[in-house]
Amino acid sequence: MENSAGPSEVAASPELLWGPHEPSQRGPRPAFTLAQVADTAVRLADRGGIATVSMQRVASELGYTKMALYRYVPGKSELLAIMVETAIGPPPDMRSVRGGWRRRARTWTQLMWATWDRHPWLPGVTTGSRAIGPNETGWTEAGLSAFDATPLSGSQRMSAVSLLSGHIRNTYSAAAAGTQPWTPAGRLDPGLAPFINAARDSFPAITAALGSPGRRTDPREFGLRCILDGIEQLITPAGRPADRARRSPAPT
Amino acid sequence: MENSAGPSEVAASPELLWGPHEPSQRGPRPAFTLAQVADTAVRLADRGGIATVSMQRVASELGYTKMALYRYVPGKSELLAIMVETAIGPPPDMRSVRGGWRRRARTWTQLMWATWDRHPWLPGVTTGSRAIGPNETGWTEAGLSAFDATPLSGSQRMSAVSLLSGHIRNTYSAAAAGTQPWTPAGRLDPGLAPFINAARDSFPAITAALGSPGRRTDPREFGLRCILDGIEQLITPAGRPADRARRSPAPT
DNA sequence: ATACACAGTATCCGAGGGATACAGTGGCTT
DNA sequence: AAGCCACTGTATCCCTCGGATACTGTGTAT
Repeated sequence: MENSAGPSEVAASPELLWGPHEPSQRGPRPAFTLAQVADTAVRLADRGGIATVSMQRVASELGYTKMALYRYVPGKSELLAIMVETAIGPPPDMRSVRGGWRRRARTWTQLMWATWDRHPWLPGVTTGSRAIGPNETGWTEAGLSAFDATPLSGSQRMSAVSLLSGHIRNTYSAAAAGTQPWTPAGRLDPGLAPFINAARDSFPAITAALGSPGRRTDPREFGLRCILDGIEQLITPAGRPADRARRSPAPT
Repeated sequence: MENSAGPSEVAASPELLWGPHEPSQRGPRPAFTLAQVADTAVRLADRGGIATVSMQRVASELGYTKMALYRYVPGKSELLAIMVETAIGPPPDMRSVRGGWRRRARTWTQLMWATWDRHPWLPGVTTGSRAIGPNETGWTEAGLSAFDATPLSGSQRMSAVSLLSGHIRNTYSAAAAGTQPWTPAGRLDPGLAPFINAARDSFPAITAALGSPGRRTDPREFGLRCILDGIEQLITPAGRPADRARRSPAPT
């Protein structure tokens, strides 16, 4: 009803995202701008899902014909790439975030959640090989900088940022649905419930987990907490302060 | 070049996945089976990417017309749903995996990685609201069962499984590309490199991380390790054995 | 023998992305 | 001032896609 990626992948060339677009001199003035195209497309996607974004629709929303768009954008892939850049927006300034690496990483994650929640079509479109723009790169930069004062190696920092941003992708509202047979609220998916219940004997662990009492755990927070705890193990090998030297047989 | 989800979402009805398909009695014999349709479609997707899977293509691969497929499958959404079920395959029997929760969870994750690696189109297709079949549910069941002997609550177990399977989705080869401006091998994306280098001053942390020496960290293993370590904090509050009581001010 | 449920097919439709050829526009050169 | 021509938006065409509908053939139950 609301998801899906366009039929062609977002394998756009990066020029459009990164290059300085000098306005051409000769010839008639363009009727609109690349930014307007992007904004329009993003608005459409936010409202009706990514599937409602077609060249036709975007163009007529702007009041022009489909083919006029191709003067601004080489193709659909590039349009999607620019939509992503636009939706993501400029990265936050992490220098204004006080506190240690943990607080900074957490803040960064929450800022990113807030952005992505506004554009539920993002995860479906940011899979697979594609061109990444300066905004998105800026977010990565900001994420990496959270680990600045940390003993982690460059490679580890990159992995940590990938891990966190992956968690964000996986737990924004719409994408989370459809990945597990239960809803984010921890109940069986309504459509699946009759079938799973009918085969209840084959799924004892699911049945038990759903029926178990206890406080609801927010999957987002649970995941973030686990990840941060895990990273902390690498920074201060055990517990809070370094009260243990180094686990001798590192668990696999 | 190889990614994308079909234009329509996978919002199929679960009947086809779960129901027992009794063969019809009257009438001519079907020329092939639902399983053959699924296999053919999966083969196509494995080879040329999900974009090459069309009713036309699948049908002609089987040697029949496009419309014949609609006798087996209500529509494209359902075809995709069945493809997922088929590609995922039956879940592993976790009873044969010895060891504690950690070893079991790790084994489950690795088995899932092996499966998903064979079908790089899976992540792009399993986003958003959709019907989940018995195989996929079985994998979830298997994952949950890894935490059987654990003090985790049902809600926590579900979150843990979501976290792990999310990590798998995010780190299978093809999906990982396109999510960060670097490759899984830890080098700048070739297409992006000139642009990022040109703006090197704006990305000090990225530049530093990429240029830093030190052993390569496998992002998959890094993430898995962090997640398992994080979960371990919940099971045995600090370090390996319970040599600490409970962190008093739990870090946020 | 006949009815009828079910198989595969032929044909048609609208929407999508995109190529190509064209006409209007307006600054730059002469 | 005249004209070139780069660049604008448009009109038209093509192919592929998912799907609806109406049809013909098939084989089992009555």
